Amino acid sequence: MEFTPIRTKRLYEEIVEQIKQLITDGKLKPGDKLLAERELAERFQVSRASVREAIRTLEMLGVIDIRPGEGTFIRGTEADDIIRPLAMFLAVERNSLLDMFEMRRIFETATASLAAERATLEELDQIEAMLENMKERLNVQDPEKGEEYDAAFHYAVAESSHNSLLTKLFKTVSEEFAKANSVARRQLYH
Amino acid sequence: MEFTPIRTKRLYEEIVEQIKQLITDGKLKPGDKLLAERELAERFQVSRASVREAIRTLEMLGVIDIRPGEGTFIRGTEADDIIRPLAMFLAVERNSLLDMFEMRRIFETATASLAAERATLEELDQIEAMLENMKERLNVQDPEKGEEYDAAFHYAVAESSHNSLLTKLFKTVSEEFAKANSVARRQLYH
DNA sequence: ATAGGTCTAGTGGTCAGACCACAAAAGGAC
DNA sequence: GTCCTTTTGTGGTCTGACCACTAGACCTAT
Repeated sequence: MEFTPIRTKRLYEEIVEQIKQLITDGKLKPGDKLLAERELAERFQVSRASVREAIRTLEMLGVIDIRPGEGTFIRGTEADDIIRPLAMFLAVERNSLLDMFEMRRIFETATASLAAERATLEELDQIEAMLENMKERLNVQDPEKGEEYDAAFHYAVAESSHNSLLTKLFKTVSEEFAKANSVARRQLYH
Repeated sequence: MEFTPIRTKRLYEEIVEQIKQLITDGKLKPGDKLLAERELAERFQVSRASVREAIRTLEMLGVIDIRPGEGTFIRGTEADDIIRPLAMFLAVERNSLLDMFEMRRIFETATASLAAERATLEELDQIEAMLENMKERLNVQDPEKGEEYDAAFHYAVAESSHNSLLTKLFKTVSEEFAKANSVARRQLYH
């Protein structure tokens, strides 16, 4: 026999669901102001605490922007840090450096390949300039700076892929890898 | 002159930070039970509401597992849905179908390439069997079922890449793409 | 007229204390 | 021992309150 585990939905989940729906339905557009917490509580017929937990969730998802004293607003896709949840995940679960390294290489290859097809002339010029820059600095012995330039170069390539989702993921994974890597290196010295 | 905008940290952020630290430091291991909400509130010298908002955040990140009546527990990397935040993000922001499509293809290629190197004999057998299965069903006219088998096949390949992080990301993107795609198709009919 | 101050309403952030439903452990009856 | 009841601990929710901050209206002295 097959039984499905029962999981009673918590109130805040229901609220998150409804608000998400309003956004996907286009009834709430980026920049719009969400109703005040007290107002929402009344509409949903729940306590303010529940509304706040829902809002916390939406904030984590990068869906809304909370400005104390003003209100909460629907956020557009623009914000670079919208994939923060993934970043946090990676920050906590840095068990497998190798996995992350692989991921980064995959993204690197993918973005480069797309960029090769789509980069504008300006972008190409810029990338070329950065490459020159790197070569010059290469002579100087400064591994820290070197990594910085390297990252900047790869980001520029990623941007040229003209796929914002891909770019964001790449950046996130790259940054977290860099962090995890430097931590690992430091532990190695001890 | 350069001024940096001031953003006072909210209490719950501080709490999230500290708990995350405990986990990365290994002082809290998967399966461990977190202190009760009331207990945490007392230790942190904050109200239970703040603790709860922090816990909501950690839950979103898939870092903890909440079992009402029992307690909250540190979750291991195992859980497949740990990247739920990303999934939710994709669910809300399904503007660019093309971007998602590209992402999926990239993952497909990447996982396949890794799988080619690392798949065990058993896995290869299994993949082959699934391929046979697909061919047979191909004659029957059932697009819905077809997609299912297709997805299963790709997942099997992804698993064989032996990179859990990559596999999870692939699955997440795939599923969300499928959803967004079917929605788009339905809208097309109207 | 205008720059600067003051006041007021609205909003998120936080708190304290309470009750409920559920799960696990402890205790008791047989 | 086994089974049932009770107790205890836990997350889920509610209420009502206060604070800090923002924006806008209003006011005032130059």
